[in-house]
Amino acid sequence: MEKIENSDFKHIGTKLLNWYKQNARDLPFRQTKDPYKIWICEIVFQQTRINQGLNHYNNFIKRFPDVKTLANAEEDEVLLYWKGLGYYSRAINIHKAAQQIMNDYQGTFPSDYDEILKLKGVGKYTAAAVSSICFNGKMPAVDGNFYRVLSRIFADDFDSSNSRAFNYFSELATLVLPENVGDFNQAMMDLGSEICKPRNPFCGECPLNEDCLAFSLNKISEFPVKTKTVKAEHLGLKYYFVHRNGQFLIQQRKDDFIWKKLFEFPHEISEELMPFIKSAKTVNHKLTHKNLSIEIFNVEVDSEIVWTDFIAENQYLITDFEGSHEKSFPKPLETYIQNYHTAYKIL
DNA sequence: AAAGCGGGGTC
DNA sequence: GACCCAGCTTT
Repeated sequence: MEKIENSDFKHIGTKLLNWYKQNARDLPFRQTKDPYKIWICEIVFQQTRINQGLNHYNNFIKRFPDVKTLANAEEDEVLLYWKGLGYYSRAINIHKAAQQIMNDYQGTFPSDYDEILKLKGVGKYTAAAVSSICFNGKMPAVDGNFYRVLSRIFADDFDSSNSRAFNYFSELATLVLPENVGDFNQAMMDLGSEICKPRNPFCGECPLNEDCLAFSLNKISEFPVKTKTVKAEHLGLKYYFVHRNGQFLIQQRKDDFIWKKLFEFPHEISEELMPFIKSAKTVNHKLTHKNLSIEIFNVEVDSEIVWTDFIAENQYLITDFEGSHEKSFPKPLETYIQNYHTAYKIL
């Protein structure tokens, strides 16, 4: 950073704020400073594009409009509203944090950055975002947009996959930070989303193009630098769709590994059930870090005694497709077995 | 410091 | 197929 030591870059922040006044996206959480709603939206949209999470956010706020409602809800229902969104620790943590606010802060959302940071599932980015947007806090909310925009403006090749990148770009952000940090943080998100996109950015329309070193060097595509990438490994899973008379068996996942605490079919069956396997189908499903191939067996139990014995020996939930809609299944099951009748067609 | 965790859009 | 997204927690 020595090349920029004695320079003043505050005009960049001012320009960005002026652009934001005219070009801010019209989003449901832009019309409030309720820290609860801002907090929820920050969690929902972690690693998630606006269009992808908008319905989840709206449904979540409608069902859980305030901290108390969320804190008093059952965890299963919170997960039900989170299903399909991914990163399910967020739902579990958001629920615990609501109870933290009830117990430790008498139900009043903490206003201080350091206090907000103590909430489950809240890291430095989210604490900065909530405190700046709702309470005039002064911390930059450094996210992927900050990495990209700042690395381009300063043609800075600091590795954004380095674990020190957050601190590094936080310092870089302070060089351009205006007085209104809350609007600045949101402006950076909008600029990063609408103009300074990862690929093929609209530099001609960018309010900062005169200040952007990478643009003037015609090296936009070289920033940000990121050296480490995640490689997906293959994993095979087996599920048994065990059913009789319109009912089938499910169980809840653990809170380790993928799909934390969501519901699913049994992974295994007893020897007695093997003869009732009528068919099987393999479904491929890609996660960021895993390539799953899921083998789903159709187990149509024609014997009342075998059905009863199997249930007695295991801790499965008996449900039907109507009831299954009240459970948070991982997406593959909902995608490929949406109701009892299509299940027969597929399997 | 590095690994693990989802689902979907974009090119 | 590779990359990226309003990141955080665990190891």
